[in-house]
Amino acid sequence: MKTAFPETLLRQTAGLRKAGLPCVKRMPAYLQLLRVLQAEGQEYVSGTVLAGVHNLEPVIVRKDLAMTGAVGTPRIGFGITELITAIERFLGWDNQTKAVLVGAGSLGTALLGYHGFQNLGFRIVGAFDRDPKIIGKWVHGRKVQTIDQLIPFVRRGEILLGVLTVPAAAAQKTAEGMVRAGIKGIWNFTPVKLELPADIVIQKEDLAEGLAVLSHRTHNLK
Amino acid sequence: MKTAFPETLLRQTAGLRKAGLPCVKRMPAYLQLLRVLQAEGQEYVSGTVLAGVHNLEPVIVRKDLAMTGAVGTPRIGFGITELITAIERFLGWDNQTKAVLVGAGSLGTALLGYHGFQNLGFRIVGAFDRDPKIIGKWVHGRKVQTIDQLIPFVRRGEILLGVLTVPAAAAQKTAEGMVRAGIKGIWNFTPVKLELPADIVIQKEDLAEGLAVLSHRTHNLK
DNA sequence: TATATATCGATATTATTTTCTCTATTTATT
DNA sequence: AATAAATAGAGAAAATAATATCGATATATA
Repeated sequence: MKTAFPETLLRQTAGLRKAGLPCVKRMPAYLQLLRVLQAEGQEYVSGTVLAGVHNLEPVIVRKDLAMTGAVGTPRIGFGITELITAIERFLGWDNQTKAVLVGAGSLGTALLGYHGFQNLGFRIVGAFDRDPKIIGKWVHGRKVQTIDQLIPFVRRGEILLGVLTVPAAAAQKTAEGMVRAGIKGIWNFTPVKLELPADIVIQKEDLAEGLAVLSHRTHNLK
Repeated sequence: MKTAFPETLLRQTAGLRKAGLPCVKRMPAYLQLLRVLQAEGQEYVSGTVLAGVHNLEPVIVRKDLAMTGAVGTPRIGFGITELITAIERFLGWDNQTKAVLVGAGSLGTALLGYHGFQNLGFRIVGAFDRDPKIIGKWVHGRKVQTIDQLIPFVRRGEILLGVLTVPAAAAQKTAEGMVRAGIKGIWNFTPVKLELPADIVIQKEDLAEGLAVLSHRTHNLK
């Protein structure tokens, strides 16, 4: 029976084992709910409640939260403020993470106006495009700038993340320009498989994936 | 040594064991590449080639394709036309699957203009909204109709799938209306957890998931 | 015709993720 | 003060997914 629970406030396991992908993906959902509860004036929340809202098992929630280093108290739950901080640190979303968006077409415009990000501590602070017809216009509060302004903008703002929503034909070249500007992680909405240095993190977003799941399930109803 | 390979053209295992989620999600990527190769006049493609383009292991590709019932020939590969047909049948994308989109705001507009779907045999054939300022406008080739027209439109077109891109506050009510119209599967882009009859398939799309992965990885570079 | 090669298809192994089970702790209640 | 209820946390087990291995087959080449 090894039970000796150490009297530290920070859990040891946090960060030691690398987090699984499903775990990371569930974090924003927790964060969103936590912000709502915080706005309502709640101070504590139990893993059970978090699980219920998202149709998950409480055990999964506890395991996920354990990855962030958050510590709860029995019978009470987790302190909401501490939990938000822990998740944000885990995701690297301290200090209101900033990002630029390159490609202010229809999809780019939609992302610029997507309110979901606001609740997540993520901000797209600059929009860029190559098309003279778009440059200079204001899109959801950001003025679209020319690609040339990307490098000074990123360096000045110490911005790590970039959203890539240009047409497929321009994707590779544009991404290379973003890397030169200092971007370390690219959220790729194009169907192109980007070839970039190994230290650049690429997250490919393929809307067709969700659609495939939906269609497959709808047509294979038991 | 059981090797007796049955001389059927359709593989038995197809559809017997249910497909895993990751497998289903990879299908559109295969489909997209296959259409490109088909347009180039190719007749056959090997699992190895399919794997290389998407940075996967050939074994995974062969396993995925096996789920669709497709049969390849050693040294040659898979017939592209047959493979496309098999994947489409697997995903329920025969006959150019049709869908309606409800909520023609910024995200809805972006999806209406997303070219990625065209290569996948998926078509959004109607757009609907409640806002009088939007109704009647043409968005990427579809005229935005009033919600009242949804029911006859869906019934006449025998449409199974719907894309939900309305504001969060209207999500639940709108979804219920879609179900009444006869929609069986809803692609939910709102942050709302929809409460619908059990036989309705709901695919929730949360853009924050990919963002979380990107941010987590970028900040935890080894 | 014989051999080499690339590829499929099946089985087995490993890794990852989810789920289960149990113990310990804290607060509320009697 | 003693007991009950709810919940966190740890480890084991089960389910799922990825990877490795091997035999079989069809084509190309010598």
